[in-house]
Amino acid sequence: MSTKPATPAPTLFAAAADAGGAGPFAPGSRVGVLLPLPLGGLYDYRVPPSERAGVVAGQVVEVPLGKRREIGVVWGAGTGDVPEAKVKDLVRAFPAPPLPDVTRRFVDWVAAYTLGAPGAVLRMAVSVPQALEEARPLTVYGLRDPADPPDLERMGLKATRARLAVLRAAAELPPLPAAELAREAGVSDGVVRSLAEAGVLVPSLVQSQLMPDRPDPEHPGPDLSGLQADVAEDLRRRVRAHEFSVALLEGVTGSGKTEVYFEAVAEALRQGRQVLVLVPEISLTGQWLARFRRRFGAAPLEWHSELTAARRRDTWRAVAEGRAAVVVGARSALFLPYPDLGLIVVDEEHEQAFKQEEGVLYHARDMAVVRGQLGSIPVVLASATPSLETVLNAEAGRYDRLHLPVRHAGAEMPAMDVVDMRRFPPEKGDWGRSWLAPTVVEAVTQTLEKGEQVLLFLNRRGYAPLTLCRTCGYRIQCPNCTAWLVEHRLVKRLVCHHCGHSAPLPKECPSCGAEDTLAACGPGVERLAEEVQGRWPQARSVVVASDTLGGPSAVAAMMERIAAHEVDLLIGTQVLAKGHHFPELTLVAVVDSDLGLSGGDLRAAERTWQLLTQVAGRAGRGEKPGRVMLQTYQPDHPVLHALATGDAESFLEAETEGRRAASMPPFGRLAALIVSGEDEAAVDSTCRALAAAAPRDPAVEVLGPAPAPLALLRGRHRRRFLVKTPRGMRIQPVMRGWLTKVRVPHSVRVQVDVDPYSFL
DNA sequence: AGCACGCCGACT
DNA sequence: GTCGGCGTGCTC
Repeated sequence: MSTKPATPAPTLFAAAADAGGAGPFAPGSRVGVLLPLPLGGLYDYRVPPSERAGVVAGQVVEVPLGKRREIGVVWGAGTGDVPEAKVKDLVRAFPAPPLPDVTRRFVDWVAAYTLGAPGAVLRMAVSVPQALEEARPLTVYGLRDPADPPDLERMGLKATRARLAVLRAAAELPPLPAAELAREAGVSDGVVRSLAEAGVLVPSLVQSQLMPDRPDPEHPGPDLSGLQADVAEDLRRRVRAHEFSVALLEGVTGSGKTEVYFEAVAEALRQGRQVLVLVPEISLTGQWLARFRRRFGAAPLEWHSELTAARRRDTWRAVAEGRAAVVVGARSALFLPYPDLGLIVVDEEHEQAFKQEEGVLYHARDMAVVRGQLGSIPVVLASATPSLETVLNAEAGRYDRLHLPVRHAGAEMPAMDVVDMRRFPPEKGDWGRSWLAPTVVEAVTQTLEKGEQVLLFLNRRGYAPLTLCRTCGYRIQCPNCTAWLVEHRLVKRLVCHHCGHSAPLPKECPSCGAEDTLAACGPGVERLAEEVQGRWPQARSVVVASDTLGGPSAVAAMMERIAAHEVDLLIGTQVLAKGHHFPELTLVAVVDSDLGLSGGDLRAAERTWQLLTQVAGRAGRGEKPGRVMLQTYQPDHPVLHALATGDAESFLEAETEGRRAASMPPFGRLAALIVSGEDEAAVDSTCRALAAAAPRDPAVEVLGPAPAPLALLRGRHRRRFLVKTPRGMRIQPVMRGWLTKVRVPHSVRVQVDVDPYSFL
């Protein structure tokens, strides 16, 4: 998309503003409340006499809805077109800060752009109802007089070491909850409680709130090179300007992008404003957090789906009350109610993980730019391999391009070899089929002999992606999806990577019943591990894939083991591709460079290029030079050519031309219509109705209906239309107009995906 | 998103 | 004769 926020369709916000400003709305008056439900409009409620001071726009309120009570947000004055008899009193206003104006405008904007229900977007902003209540008071323990520590013996207590440690801690620290005081003193909290019971420690009640350590912009950070310092100064100026701007911060792996944008963060902190750093996957931020702590002497607040309920509540509240200075988070962190956001950084802006593919379909990078414009703040997009969309926005002058060309600390870019698998086919060994070309085997052996680390990269989990019967040719398929089941030999099961369906590995063919005729086809990381153990039994090897590790902490622990060289040979999927720094890793072999190039995906080539560039960047980041070997059956493919020659420019130019010629984004606009349901006949008849009502405008191209690439997903049959409009045309009214013409039965869901990324 | 209303099959 | 399945529609 062009992320210049064109004015979206009229929004609820505009309607509410027309209806009479932001309040306060006195008792007796009607307000329009947006509920975090897919309802489609504002509901009117009366302000009850109990809200003596009235309510203001943005106020979070509790309202009756049918038999239930719901939370909602006052969006503005009531619309007035509901009969008085229907209008109920709202129950109460929550004692939480009202949602900032800019957050409400943002919710409306995103809803209008994505064609999602405003309520569904609002739900992302008020996702933590518990945060709305007054925080319950917390009992903390301290000394009566810190300057005069009590004498335990005189109070009839034995002066044990543990008790003295608690007294010492209590004398030095402000009053703390029992568990925390115990932790500080290095004792169990029973000691603290017994001292409290004896009256040595006195309890007091305080308002519990997360008081995050404030990151310190003046904390001594790493020295920046001349060029890095120049770019950092440019970013600082943007922060000081208090204006909307977008900077593309571009630099190869190891060029110090993070340290440079940290200076922009520091500047926002000096101004006392809040900062949001969006990252594609929070589980990969271990090393990032360590670097942040090194630069600022404190940790940022994290926001992602795996937070505990208590942590979520405290974080939401800390953001809403302006106590959170820096938030690092996944997509949904964009919708937190920052009262004074001064900078947004989108790290690894090219990552596809920023596109939300469920519920409200939005691209967090694009919406970050919109949020920046609505809030008049600078946005920094950082990447070594920026997306084509972003590069073109920069070339068109909408974004400013800042380059960090040099790898710092003298490390060199790795040498790239393309290995033509047609000319150098793998040789069979005792352990079965081989997936590595002889030249690669040799390079791995040499690297291991030098005592350096090797990464075999294969972006495919499990043992084998396909199991087929040698007798009848049957391919074992998922019952719920149009996809093969993937063998996972470690757990002895067949697993669907789309819906999670899993079944024990059968002994006989499910189709013809023949025994012992099932054959595993193709390699996954587990199968590659077999070959590694056969060829290099002495090497310490490990498989690193999202399903072989546990949660984020297990990922971090593994990354540390690797960095400490407790492992010689890594076999990994893309969890290993990103952001980690392994100084001893000097050889990266990409087992199947062609994976990801097939399939008619608009961005397949670009994505493969980005991923392989990213993986290649793992090699030789320390003192020692690195080497990258790319196994491929298509050595002449533009992606491989670009990687081998290092000529990214001409590859991206060719990609750009391809898109321009086909009027594909960003030269045209795309929206997908996904029609899905369990009843295939109902899905198909809805598609026929949609096809009959398709827009007739000659400028609008409508493709479909076609079976979606995963024609069956989680038991739902799926069809897809693709709509293409010229660049200057707004695609939302086209889609909206189309949908209103067709009645969709209850069993069928029609979803609009504006700017689709995944073509699955 | 809930929750009720309502209209057809198998159970006490 | 009731219990209960989930299709349809409403909630200020």
